[in-house]
Amino acid sequence: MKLQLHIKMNEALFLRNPESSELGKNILKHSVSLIYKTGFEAFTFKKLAEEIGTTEASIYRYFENKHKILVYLAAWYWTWFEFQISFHTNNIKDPNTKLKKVIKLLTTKVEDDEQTNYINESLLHQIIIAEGSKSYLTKQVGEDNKHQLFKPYKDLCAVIGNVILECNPKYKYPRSLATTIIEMAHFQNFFMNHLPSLTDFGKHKEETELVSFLIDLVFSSLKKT
Amino acid sequence: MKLQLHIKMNEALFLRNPESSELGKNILKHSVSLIYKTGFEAFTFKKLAEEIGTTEASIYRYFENKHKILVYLAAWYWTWFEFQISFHTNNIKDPNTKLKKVIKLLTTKVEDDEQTNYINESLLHQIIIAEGSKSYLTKQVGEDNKHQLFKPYKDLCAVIGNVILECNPKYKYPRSLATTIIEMAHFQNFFMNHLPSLTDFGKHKEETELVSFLIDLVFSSLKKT
DNA sequence: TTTAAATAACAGTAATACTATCATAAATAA
DNA sequence: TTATTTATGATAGTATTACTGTTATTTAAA
Repeated sequence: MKLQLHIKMNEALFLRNPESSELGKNILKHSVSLIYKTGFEAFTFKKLAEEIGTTEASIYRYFENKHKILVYLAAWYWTWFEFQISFHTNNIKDPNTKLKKVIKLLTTKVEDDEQTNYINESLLHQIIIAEGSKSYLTKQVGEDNKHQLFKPYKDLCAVIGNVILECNPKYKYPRSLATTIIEMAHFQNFFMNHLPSLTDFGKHKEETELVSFLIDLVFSSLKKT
Repeated sequence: MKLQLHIKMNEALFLRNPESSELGKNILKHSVSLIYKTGFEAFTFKKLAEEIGTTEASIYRYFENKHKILVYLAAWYWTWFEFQISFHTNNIKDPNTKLKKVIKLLTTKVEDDEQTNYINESLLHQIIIAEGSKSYLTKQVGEDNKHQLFKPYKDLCAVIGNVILECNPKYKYPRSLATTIIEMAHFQNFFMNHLPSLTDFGKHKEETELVSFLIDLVFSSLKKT
């Protein structure tokens, strides 16, 4: 018997809670593998239905459209990731060490939680790198934001921002630095793999170098008085 | 008689050169205003054709699909922006001052070049902020990159990277820092306007604060030996 | 002035993004 | 247990998107 931690999702994300049924869980599971495989643009409810062995109409009972699935997955991921942080930094007192750990967690390949649930965190991590920003770079961002759909991302930003303030209470831009860390962990990773000349760690594709870059960037700013 | 500077675009971006005809120029002009108005997702060739007063088929003779238009506009913008840098930093010898100028240019609202040409740089700047990363966050990024479609962005990154190296020849991550500056200038701006709690300059929406954040971030890293 | 090229006008197809209806199966409540 | 609600499957259908193709007409070049 394994401990299952359950993430309670914002109800505005779905029409019917996908966690409440087998079909719903299949929608999540196969959304992850299908978006991973085809990319978000080519991902359709038709293809998803075929993968699952159900119909488009059935999927529409769970999610309004594919954009909502992406926002759902992003929200799930950030909630899960915030837990990862609290888990892995649990015993760490020194905020500097804690912040370094956060950077490493953001940068390192995620290992799948061994079928703990229907979401493959490792694939989802890759999806968030390549598609995550599309969840808010839309015309509906204001509307979606009103419904609190980005709360998990904001909460994470606040958590990291607080660690930053612990490192240097006088630092003036904790939230912007937090989002910079998050976004750059992902963008630099994407660039490293697809547009390497935009980075300084192209050839070897070593994540450790990306970690070094981010740590240097962040702690230079924080060391100043 | 005004001096028109002409940007020679990569031929892989289009089927027929849009700069070679009135219709082509109209496609560019109205693409900018329509993407600005509706967002890239809702932007279609049908709507574009209606705006221009032409047919879908005619537009397809210029561009393969709407993604290519976005990549075209992004390429145009970065080429134009690189020129802006060389223009505005022309007499500046001190690399630190130069880098600050670059940050300000990236962050400040662009003023339209007074009908110098068919592209409204001010609107395009807003488009690049909200849609720019969608030009490469796709499954075709490798293919597009092979055709050099992202060369203007890479060139800009190299230019800024060189200024960074002038500031501190020992700095190890000039390109990654350059892309960080570029992307964060845009993302923080987007957050400021749409998801303000992700930043530290929400309420007043002052670009000057964003500039301060970026300058602090960058020069902290570069001051170290 | 002829001829070539570009565009408009129109038709048509396949895929996408949905909505609606009805039958049936499964879960739940009486 | 049966009645009833609820979820799903099966199927159909619509509007829009993303294209391709054909022909006539206009415009520009030789």
